[in-house]
Amino acid sequence: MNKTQIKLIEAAEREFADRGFHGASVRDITTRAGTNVASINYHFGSKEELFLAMIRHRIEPINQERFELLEAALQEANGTPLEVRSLVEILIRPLVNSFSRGTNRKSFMRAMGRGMSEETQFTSILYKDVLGKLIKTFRYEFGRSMSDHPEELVDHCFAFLGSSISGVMHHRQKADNGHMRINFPDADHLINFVTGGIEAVVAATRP
Amino acid sequence: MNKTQIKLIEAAEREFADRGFHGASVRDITTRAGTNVASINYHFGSKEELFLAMIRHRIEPINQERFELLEAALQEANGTPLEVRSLVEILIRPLVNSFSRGTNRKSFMRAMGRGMSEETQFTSILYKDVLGKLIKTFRYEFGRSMSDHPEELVDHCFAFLGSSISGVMHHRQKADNGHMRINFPDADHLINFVTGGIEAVVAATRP
DNA sequence: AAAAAAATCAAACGTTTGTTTAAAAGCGAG
DNA sequence: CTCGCTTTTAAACAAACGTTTGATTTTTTT
Repeated sequence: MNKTQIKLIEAAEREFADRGFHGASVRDITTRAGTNVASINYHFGSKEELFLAMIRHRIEPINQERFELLEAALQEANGTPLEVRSLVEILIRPLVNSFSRGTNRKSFMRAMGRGMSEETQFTSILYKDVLGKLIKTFRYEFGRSMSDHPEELVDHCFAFLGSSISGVMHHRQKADNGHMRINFPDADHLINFVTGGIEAVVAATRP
Repeated sequence: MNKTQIKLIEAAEREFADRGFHGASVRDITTRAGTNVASINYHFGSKEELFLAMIRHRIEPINQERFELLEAALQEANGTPLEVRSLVEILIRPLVNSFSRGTNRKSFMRAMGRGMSEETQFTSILYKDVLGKLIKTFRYEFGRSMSDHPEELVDHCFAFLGSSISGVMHHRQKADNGHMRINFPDADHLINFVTGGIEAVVAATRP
């Protein structure tokens, strides 16, 4: 990955974060990157592939860390299912930690959050290509952790986890609407929220 | 509001839900509505104002119900702060209940969820114009309910509630990505999740 | 029934979109 | 220095965008 490609990806993060996928034009991106208009198509093939490359570039190290942590936890558990809290923690902590590493990681988060809820076309590509294995694996472990509950309830809880994560990714950096002033939350708060929420849902179904 | 305007709003719900604000063109919308291309500008002024009109048309009855429920609950509480669960319930139940009323309410939900995370320009208009009073009021009551906790923690919890709601609004109707199969959750599950989550966050801060 | 107002229509408006082209410039290796 | 390859560049591309126009039809008012 050469210098121009890096510049394009970093500019793309900012522009996609600020304007969304459709809202950011290739000219916006190349102007910010200081490159020619044609550079996106030359180096990545299309605007869409630039977006995907950007996502992969940032998310793959995070996902690798997640898989490593899961592996280690499963090893230690020695065959018994993990706690829900452990799974939640493994999914959230590497993500939130990456906020504080690097300058515009928050832009990337927002760009990914927006892009994934905005575009239907490559959302499915992304699921298959980048997130599919992660989702499948953790959904499976969730099923083991909640094995005495109906699959539908597991799905709901897993979905709640998903929206909480994507909710964090959507948040703006600055308090810009005058009503909600939000900083990126501590990983601990988010983990407590999701875990406590799931436990409450589970507790309510068996009276 | 005449017949053409209704047709346009309903078509807009579907198109904005499927393609997002920028992704759906005025020609997509008017074709689906069976009207002329110029009808959007004639009746609403612009594509953007059509979007806002669509949001208002659906969200205002919901918000009115929320305010009425809050009023009633405050009356009954007689000056004492409400439980967090009550506030969560008042915000969530009218929204989720509206899913089952009318044919394409789910499209509206998704359209609003997408539009609000996609567009920055009228997101702020929407906050000021449609959601501002609601957010302000419930944030204030949240503060009363959690009065022995720092404001920052209240903000975080309020934000968690917000992302959970907007997470529900983002969900697709069909299981379309092969990994996550999500139906719109019961109001009860969502309420339990958010309330339990907030309680867990609060509990963790005082050991 | 005539006049006034409102709504619809096909057509065209000027921009902006993502992408392509073909020539120019940069560059490492022999 | 030159060759072969990669990269950058300015220009142009067709297509799609939101919007406007002016004539025509429909509806309402008098």
